[in-house]
Amino acid sequence: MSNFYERVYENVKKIPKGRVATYGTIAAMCGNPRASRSVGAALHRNPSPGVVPCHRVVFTNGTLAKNYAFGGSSAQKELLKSEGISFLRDGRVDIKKNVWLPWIS
DNA sequence: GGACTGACACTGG
DNA sequence: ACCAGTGCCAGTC
Repeated sequence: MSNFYERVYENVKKIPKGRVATYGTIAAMCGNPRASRSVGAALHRNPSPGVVPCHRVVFTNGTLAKNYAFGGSSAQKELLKSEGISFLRDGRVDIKKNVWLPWIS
């Protein structure tokens, strides 16, 4: 059951389109800002395709997960670009402009 | 109940 | 600005 994981999925679902959130943020929403690791594990375990936009979850530095469960960071990057997310020349997300703050939304 | 693992985050060099 | 090491949490074996 893992109530914690379900909570993570719910939080990720709340991420608005065209915006990204960091693992730390999701963990904070879940109640444990330090559980960022468990958040990533949850997404990799049960991505719930079409239900949980796991592609909107990125690192605090704007980098993408190399082991993305769907098609690698490449697919994730494309998805984000489709949502209108700005990318830097380095290939990482412009976290500075696209990061979503739940308490601000 | 104990130990290992993982899509992270932070600090230091 | 980049790489390496350490800490945290929850889950699974």
